[in-house]
Amino acid sequence: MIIIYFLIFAVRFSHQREKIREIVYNTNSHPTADKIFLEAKKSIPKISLGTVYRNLKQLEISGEIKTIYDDNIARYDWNTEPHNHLKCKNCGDLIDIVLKDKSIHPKIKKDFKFNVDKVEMFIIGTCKKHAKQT
Amino acid sequence: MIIIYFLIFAVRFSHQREKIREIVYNTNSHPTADKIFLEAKKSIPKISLGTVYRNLKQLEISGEIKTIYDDNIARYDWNTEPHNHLKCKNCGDLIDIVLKDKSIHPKIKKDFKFNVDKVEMFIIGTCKKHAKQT
DNA sequence: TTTGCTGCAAATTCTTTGCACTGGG
DNA sequence: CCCAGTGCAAAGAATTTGCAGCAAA
Repeated sequence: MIIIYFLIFAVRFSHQREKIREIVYNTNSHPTADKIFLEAKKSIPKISLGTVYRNLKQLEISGEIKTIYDDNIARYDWNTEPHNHLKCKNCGDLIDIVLKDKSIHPKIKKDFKFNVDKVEMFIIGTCKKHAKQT
Repeated sequence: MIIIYFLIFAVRFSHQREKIREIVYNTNSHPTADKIFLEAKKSIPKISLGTVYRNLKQLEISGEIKTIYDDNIARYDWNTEPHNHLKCKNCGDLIDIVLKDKSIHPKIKKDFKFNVDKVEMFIIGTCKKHAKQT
């Protein structure tokens, strides 16, 4: 079974994929595909955007990274653990937070007969750098 | 002042906009621009997609509707009150829910020095129609 | 008459894909 | 040698925009 698995889904080493993984794993700002592309270009000048997208998709399928959607654009996150994001409406920064409170799950199951897998949360407001000084 | 306001932001009546507002206000399924376009076409055959997008944007700015982003596509919601959505991963349906619990706000303010305006939540799981029967 | 709104099509933006070639195993 | 992965460019999908004509007020 394992042999068949590798025969069908053989994944080869590639410098491009390594670089892309490295970029995502060394960035906390949840970069977009374009940001990753521009960064990768610095060391692999001929890399193409198509390659970036293909590898990001593959890394997501293999569970190494996670895609999050900020309004209409995909951003990539090395943190695949369940967590949520604070979004500052002034600077656009996404800040990771972990909310351990799962008290909502049974409530929703009870009220809506809905089985909760995960909660994706964007908490919008102003971060400490951009809070209005009154 | 009020006169100047109207001079600058004069908004005229338009059959197209009325129809679009009517469609959004009579649908609970959070339709996409394309769905609204197809629906509007039934009574205004010459309406264009550009008009639909322009009017949806205008209705959002005037606070009459709200845009929600479901992964990569915009959906439009007549319900502009703070509320959240359950998304069934099987059928893709979005179900409105209102969570009154604001206990998270002071916690985030304290822990992250982040002022919370609103919490946008997608709760992903399976709705009662699509729950696996074990 | 004035100018906001429309239809249409072209343009943009983000993402995916077809294809011939390259390179890892 | 085989075929996964690549660069490139073209195609797609969703959304925006320029423009000339239409139509509210």
